[in-house]
Amino acid sequence: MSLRHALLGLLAEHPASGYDLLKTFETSLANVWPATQSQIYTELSRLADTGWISVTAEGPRGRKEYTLTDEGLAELRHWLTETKPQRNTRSDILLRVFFLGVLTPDQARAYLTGLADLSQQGHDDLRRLVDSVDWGDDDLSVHGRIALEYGLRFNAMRREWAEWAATQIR
Amino acid sequence: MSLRHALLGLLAEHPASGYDLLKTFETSLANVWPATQSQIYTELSRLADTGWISVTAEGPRGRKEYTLTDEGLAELRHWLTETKPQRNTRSDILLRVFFLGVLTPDQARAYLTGLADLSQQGHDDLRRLVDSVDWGDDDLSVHGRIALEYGLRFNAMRREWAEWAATQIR
DNA sequence: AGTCTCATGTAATCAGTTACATGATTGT
DNA sequence: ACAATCATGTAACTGATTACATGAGACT
Repeated sequence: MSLRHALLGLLAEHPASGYDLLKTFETSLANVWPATQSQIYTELSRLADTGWISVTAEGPRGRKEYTLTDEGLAELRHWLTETKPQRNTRSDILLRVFFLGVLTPDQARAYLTGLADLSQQGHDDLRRLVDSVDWGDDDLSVHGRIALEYGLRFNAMRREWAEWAATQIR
Repeated sequence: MSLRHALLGLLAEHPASGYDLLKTFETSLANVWPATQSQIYTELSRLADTGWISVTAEGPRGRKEYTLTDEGLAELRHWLTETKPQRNTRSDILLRVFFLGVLTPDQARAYLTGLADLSQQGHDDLRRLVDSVDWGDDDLSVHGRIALEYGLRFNAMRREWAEWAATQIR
């Protein structure tokens, strides 16, 4: 369960409320680990029960500000250094490729060129994002930039692959 | 829910039992859409209830052979052509990158070079697989080969990215 | 006064994993 | 006889999505 650790990671930067964290998930983490509002609030309650975070301030409208505890930071470091990243990479994009044989060659090629377009669009979107952000040399900037670079390379790779794949359909 | 369609797709090739399909998931689909035994059996029952597949033979040891129905094939084609592949790409590998700031630079670099190694290994494994399989020009071969090529390119991309990223940690 | 954003929580449902449970057939 | 493989099913649990429900404070 990585959501737990994503929350710890964000709280390692600075204390935040569930609402703040929700916004972060909607923007910077959306492409890497999407999470819903209900999921975030329930997980925060559980993390507080475990003692990895604690409520350190209460604001207007019932706002609760959570802060990472020492145990929470230790757990975050443990996750980063001691546990293997081994997530199953389910890809429904790739799954479909296996079954293109039930379509006509034209339809199959259309699927692949559609993927190429999608990848190009993804690449363009990220490029715009890279250019619009003012990159400093703080932790968040450095690591955010690294993750974005991954996205750029990934989309470029996938576009080229999809174009090649379209030529393979007889 | 893509498991449903993965099963339809496999049954589009030829009729098969739950056990047969399980083996296919363990081998060729493992990297794209892993599924457990219990999941496959329960989903097959549901698909039969819906009428997208039907039991067309019974063998020893209670073996049931399922065949794709016309409605099932129509549904598979509909899924392939009319629905957007839009799966959330959760990546705990990338998620960790965001939080490398809580580690020492040495630890952070170790994580990234570890990823590079992992990718190299993945690439090698796939290369061996490509070389060991006797590729024909049937549908399954063509599309399986296309999916494998994706894996090769993906791992190569990720290795290069991880090596570059390690140089970015100050 | 009315609308938007901030802010939290819970219930129902779905997809996926782990574990349990059982038994027939084949090969040595 | 015994072990390996074939073969199916169900129960409990976890993680994620969708929907429901409520209300305070800010802005116009």
